[in-house]
Amino acid sequence: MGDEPQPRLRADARRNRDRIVDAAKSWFATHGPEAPTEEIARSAGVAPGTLYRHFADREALIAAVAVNNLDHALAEAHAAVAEESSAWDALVRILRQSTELRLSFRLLTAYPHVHAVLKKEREADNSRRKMIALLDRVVRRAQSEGTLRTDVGTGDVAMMFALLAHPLSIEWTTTAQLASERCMSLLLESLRAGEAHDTLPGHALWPEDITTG
Amino acid sequence: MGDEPQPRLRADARRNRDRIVDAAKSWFATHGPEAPTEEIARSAGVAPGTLYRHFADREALIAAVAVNNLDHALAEAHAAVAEESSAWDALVRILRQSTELRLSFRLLTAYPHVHAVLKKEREADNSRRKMIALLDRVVRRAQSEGTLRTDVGTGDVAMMFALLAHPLSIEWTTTAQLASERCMSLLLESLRAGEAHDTLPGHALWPEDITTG
Amino acid sequence: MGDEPQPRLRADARRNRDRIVDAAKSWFATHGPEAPTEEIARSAGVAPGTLYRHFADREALIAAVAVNNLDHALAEAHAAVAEESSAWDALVRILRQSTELRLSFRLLTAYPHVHAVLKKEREADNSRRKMIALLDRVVRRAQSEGTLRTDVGTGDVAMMFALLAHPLSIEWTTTAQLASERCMSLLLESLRAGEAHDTLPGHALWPEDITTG
Amino acid sequence: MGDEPQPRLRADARRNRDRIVDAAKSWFATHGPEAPTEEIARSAGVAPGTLYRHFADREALIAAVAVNNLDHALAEAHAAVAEESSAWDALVRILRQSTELRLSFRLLTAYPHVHAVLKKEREADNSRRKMIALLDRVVRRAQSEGTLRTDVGTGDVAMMFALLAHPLSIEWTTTAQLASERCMSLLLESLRAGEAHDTLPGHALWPEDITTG
DNA sequence: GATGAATGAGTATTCATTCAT
DNA sequence: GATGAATGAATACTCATTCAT
Repeated sequence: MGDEPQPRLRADARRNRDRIVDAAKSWFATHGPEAPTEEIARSAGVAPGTLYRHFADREALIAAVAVNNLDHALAEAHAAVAEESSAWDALVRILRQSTELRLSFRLLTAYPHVHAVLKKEREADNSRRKMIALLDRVVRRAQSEGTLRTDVGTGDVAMMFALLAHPLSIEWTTTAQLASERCMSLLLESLRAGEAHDTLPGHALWPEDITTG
Repeated sequence: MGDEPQPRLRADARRNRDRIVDAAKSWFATHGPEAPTEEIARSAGVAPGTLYRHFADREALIAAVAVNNLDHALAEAHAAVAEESSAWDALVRILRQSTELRLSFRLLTAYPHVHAVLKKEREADNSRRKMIALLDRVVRRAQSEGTLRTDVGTGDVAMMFALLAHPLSIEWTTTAQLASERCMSLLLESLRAGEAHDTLPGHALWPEDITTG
Repeated sequence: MGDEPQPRLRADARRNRDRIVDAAKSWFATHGPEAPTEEIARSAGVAPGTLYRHFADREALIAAVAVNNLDHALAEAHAAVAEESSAWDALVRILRQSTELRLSFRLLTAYPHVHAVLKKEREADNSRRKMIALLDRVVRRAQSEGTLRTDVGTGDVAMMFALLAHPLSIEWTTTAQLASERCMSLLLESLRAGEAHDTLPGHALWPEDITTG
Repeated sequence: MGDEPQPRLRADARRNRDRIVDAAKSWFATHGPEAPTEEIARSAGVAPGTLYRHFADREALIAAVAVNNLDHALAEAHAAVAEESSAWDALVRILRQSTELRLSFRLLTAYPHVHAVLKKEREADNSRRKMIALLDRVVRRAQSEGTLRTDVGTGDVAMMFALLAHPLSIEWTTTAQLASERCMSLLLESLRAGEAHDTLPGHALWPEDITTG
């Protein structure tokens, strides 16, 4: 969905390109946007030159990963809209599930420069606009439904979403997982029209839950 | 307040150390934890050698900055508790005002390693424990007051706090500022015991508010 | 005229080979002998692999260009001899007009290695010998005519020629053009038979003095 | 003479800088301006980082070498003027002896870009202007003396000089040496005032004709 | 203690050349 | 034969850290 470069690539080249993007995605996710290109190439099983045949420089690679993420997220979001019975449920699912989108946000955040890059590449900019447009539709529909408070806008929702796009400071344990879900629930609750508190998942977290030693 | 290295330093050395920590703090805040040591030294008005006389390596410097931040945050938090009339207000003030504390979180997040470092240095670990203990007291008191929902714990509060410790992805404009404040308000609201929505600051943000082009 | 590789080439292969040599010639002329092979291939409208099917490596390509130049220069020189009424006029025309020959010299100068390469390929060496022989005839004839000073030899003439084979350091403006022509005139004048010549150091240089093998 | 960077350097740093320039000079002379910086550093007996501490990039190094050459040439030229009894003899000596100056010309020729670089650095530009001014004085004085033909200008002399700034295409044997000297003699002879000169094309070239700014 | 020059390992990127399609 | 993707060695440049002055 908007992921291919203009001229068709030979099948093997296409496969390499995809493997590079995948490798980059996971290195960026775990080591940040400065992850060594050589490692990325090695993970993709190609020589460094091959990486550079496909992407002019690090920035181009980052943009490609961001676009790829955005496209996947967009697909997920479309599915959510199609399959969920209410706009609110779609919104919840979009926010809860889009791991890919979160990485996009992280990259954009870390490389403010990339923002500009994305806008220049028509394809990338398209994906971005589509994502925003879709979110906007869902938000407005949820407000019509009366499930989303009406004093927030799509921008507010996107912003809150961006908050969750960061890795949490504690290691990736079951507790961290739980913490993350509880945060998400609290955030969603604050967006909900009406009063009553939902039940939060798991149990309240106290100091002893977040301190290892 | 727990900031000094064991042996007393000559006055000028002490001053250098402080200037380095200050310089590092602002470079880390603006350029992230990979900011070049040479630039930090230059900003502090010292030669690189001097920086390394005081701090064995980048990690030591990060730890020092984190401790320093924590100490300042602790002081602010104490003031909040002393001066605000309710635990809730104290909590709000702590969460809203502690820029220093947010930076600490960011550093810890980016350098998970530092976590361990901090725990090893008795002094640093002390500050950390004190901060957690204070927050814990405020949280429990706010729950007794009936102002904080009782299905969340200190760990949840800290976690939400951590979310706000990241820079937002859009540039530092008035809108970004507003977005940030609205997020904070929503977060606080989700922690609040009881129903009614507060009025959010400013106006709802829509796509056109967060898109430049 | 001595330009074809031993076995006959298919017509399209032949055309490719020629286009590559032409492209290389102009890249070498404008960007020097280190011009990227990929660019040369692109200019020739072929893929890099095709370039390498015709020429084993950069050196082979340079040799081919040098030979090609030499052949063209030889043709020009023959025409000059045939059409000019005196040996002196022929010499002047040869020196003034042979842009191709100048490039040959430049390449040989930059890649002393190529010298050896040229001598090994019978065909290339033939062209070289023919060029020298022709020049030698013209020089001796001009001296018989009494138009060329007799204390210089073919080697001296070739050497002065080599001097003009380099691009001038100032940009390619009208002035540069003029400067270049004035130099040429001065050089020719110094070769002219006439009164009151200084004694030149050493002895006249003849072909055997500048040819190793 | 205009060779030192603004602030005084520590003695050892100064020595390193000089050794780097010397090493670069000889690598550039023998391998052209693309000679690997690492080799240059090794020849100078320093690590690559040291080279880059002194010179921001290859271009800066080239500029430094060019300036250094120019300064040496300037000194030689001053000596020639002071010690020779006629302007003509001074001119001959300047042209014959300035090996350093020839290298400068070669670098400028190969890196047209460097021209611009040189003009930006005040010090470099000064040296260049001084050299031209000195040559101009000698030329005009030689013409007053009646030893230099009056239909040539300083620009023409500089241009002819530039011709000799290139390495000759044959290896560095005794014959090559001789060839080179004979060329020089012929060139000088063509500049000599005397009878029966041909008319040169255009007009004499003076400094203002070959200087852009 | 402070200085700032030197070090050298680390990394991005280029490009001649090879090889699978 | 042609193609153009892949290779990987070569090389410039950076920056954390060490050390002579």
